[in-house]
Amino acid sequence: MPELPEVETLARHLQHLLAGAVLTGVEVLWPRSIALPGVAEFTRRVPGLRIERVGRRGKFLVFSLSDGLNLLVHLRMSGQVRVEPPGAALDAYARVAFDLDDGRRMIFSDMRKFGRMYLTTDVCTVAGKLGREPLADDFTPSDLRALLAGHKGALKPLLLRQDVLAGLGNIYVDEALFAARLHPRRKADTLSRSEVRRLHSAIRQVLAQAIASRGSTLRDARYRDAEGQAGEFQEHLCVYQRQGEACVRCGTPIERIVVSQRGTHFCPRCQR
DNA sequence: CTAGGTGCCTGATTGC
DNA sequence: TGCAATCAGGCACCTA
Repeated sequence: MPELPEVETLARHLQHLLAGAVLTGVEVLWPRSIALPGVAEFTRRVPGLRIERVGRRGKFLVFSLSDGLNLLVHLRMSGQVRVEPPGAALDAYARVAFDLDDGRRMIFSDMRKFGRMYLTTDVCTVAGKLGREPLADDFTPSDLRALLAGHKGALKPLLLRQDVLAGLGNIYVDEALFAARLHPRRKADTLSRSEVRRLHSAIRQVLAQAIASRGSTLRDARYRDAEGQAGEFQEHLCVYQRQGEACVRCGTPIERIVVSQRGTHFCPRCQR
């Protein structure tokens, strides 16, 4: 499933491929993929818009367009954005197809139909409630400490909340908690200063390494970059979907439990 | 405020 | 072998 590293990889790729391109038309094949505005208005407004820049906020892909407009795309479970050469056929899961001024097309493809796009002048109407960017230069251990304070619930569900920290999903929360040697059910407001520091650097390290490997492509999730390439970070996952395998640190079998309705993978010996 | 449940979807997996 | 039920997952939205 695309999380921060996958969206970041895709945004960089799309920025390289699309900056300066003009959207000349759009075909909506699955209307519910368009969350904002209505499909008719969306289709009417897109032609003529120029892509100035492609970036990321949390798990949202953000296209900055001419006329002060922004196209935000959330891939949810199975969404992909690909740039295809002129004349390429649409795949079975294509939901929205944008024509570009040089004949290429940008295809939003989404098997599960959970992904959504939003066309708006104000990014905040869609992304306004998102929390801190975990990789921001000014995100410090004491910021993380403040986010954890006052939360009596478990660590994992808190780290999954996009209004607290933007961009973590099930894969990277499990990996970060393993790297920090913290149990997913540990109460969030009981961490010592050194445990908070450990968690802070674990989150940032795991995300940075995943970006360096161009994200994770798992068997069931089919994340691909803009040219259909898979990522490689799945080779470096320590716990996610590795239940029964030996912990890379101590050899104890990795366990899978359910924490607030999420499959959760951890080492029962390393993570107290 | 937080916790829990449901709906959105479809391919893969499991059960019979 | 075939078919039906179950599961996975992020997030919006609802109720307690």
